[in-house]
Amino acid sequence: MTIDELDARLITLLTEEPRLGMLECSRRLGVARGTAQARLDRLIDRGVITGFGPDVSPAALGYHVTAFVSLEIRQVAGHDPVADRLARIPEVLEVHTITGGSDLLCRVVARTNSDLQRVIDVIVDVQGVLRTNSIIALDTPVPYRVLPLVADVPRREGRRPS
Amino acid sequence: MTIDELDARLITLLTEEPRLGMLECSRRLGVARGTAQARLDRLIDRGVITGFGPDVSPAALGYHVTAFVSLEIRQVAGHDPVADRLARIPEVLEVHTITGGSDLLCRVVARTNSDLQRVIDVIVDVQGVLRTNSIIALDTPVPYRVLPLVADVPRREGRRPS
DNA sequence: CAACGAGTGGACAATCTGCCTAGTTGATCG
DNA sequence: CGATCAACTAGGCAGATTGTCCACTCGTTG
Repeated sequence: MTIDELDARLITLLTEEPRLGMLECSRRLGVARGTAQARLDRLIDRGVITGFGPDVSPAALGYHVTAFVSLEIRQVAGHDPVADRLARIPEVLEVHTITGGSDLLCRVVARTNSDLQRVIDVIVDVQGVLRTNSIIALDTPVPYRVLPLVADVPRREGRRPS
Repeated sequence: MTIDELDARLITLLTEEPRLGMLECSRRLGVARGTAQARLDRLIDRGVITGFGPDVSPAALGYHVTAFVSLEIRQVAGHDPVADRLARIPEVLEVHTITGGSDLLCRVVARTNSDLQRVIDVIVDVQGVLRTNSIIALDTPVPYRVLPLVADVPRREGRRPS
């Protein structure tokens, strides 16, 4: 699906000032309240907006180290039990199955470098994990963001809604 | 800094039902409105909660392909101009500087595999980029999440606030 | 003991929400 | 061409929520 320019502006607005009510949104967008309302509802039930979770900073909680750990695992048919076990480790924030030499890529956080060692040990202990390879993220010059993409879609689509 | 169990419950609650008002939150948490209010404010200005952005799904916008691209770059002293240029590419969602054989790791999205080729071409064109290596994320058994971490902190800290 | 931070419970006006109605407008289609 | 339909505007209304006060209670600490 695609979004039009008004949708993009709405998403941008809500990203920048998330606690705004719909009335204020409609005022800023220069449309009627019902319209803003309807647009937001549409974005939500089309799955473009999946939630409004509070964004929590692991660093602020003391988890200052971020690493990407790639795993080689013992291959099994069907649904992957390794991912399930990884999901039980709080420090594992994200798991992807990937192409290339490894099978899984995890984003993990830890309090310190030596705490990272502990977390990796926990991962290695997971049944089915054969080998791991860790890469530490030293800095994050571009933190996760989607806004440029959102702003780009209406342009690319020639501002036809649908 | 650390958070106590009430903070964790508040974050969990807001993650699960993000559009709740503070009054409803306080009811569900079993505390006075002012308390819930104060806790949230505190979490925000201590930087634990960085925002309430609407979570946008790139897939729902037609970007069905996610890849991790690692870059080798021409090293320059001081502030990195490559990252700045990468930040101008909408499909680049995230950039980290990393340890190991490569210098930067980017998360990128594209509409299709051949669109990914286009995006990679754009990245290779960036001044200072010497080589790239792409890994496609086939599936994401554990999507990004922080809740387990949040729930873990008060346990680990022995529920002392601060 | 006094001071202090954190929580409770309640009150107030101002505002916003959910819901509804009625009237435009622009595009599509028989 | 005229009918229909979806999307938008503009407004009204009751009920809920917000921001901001206040007075009071605890538990901790110097």
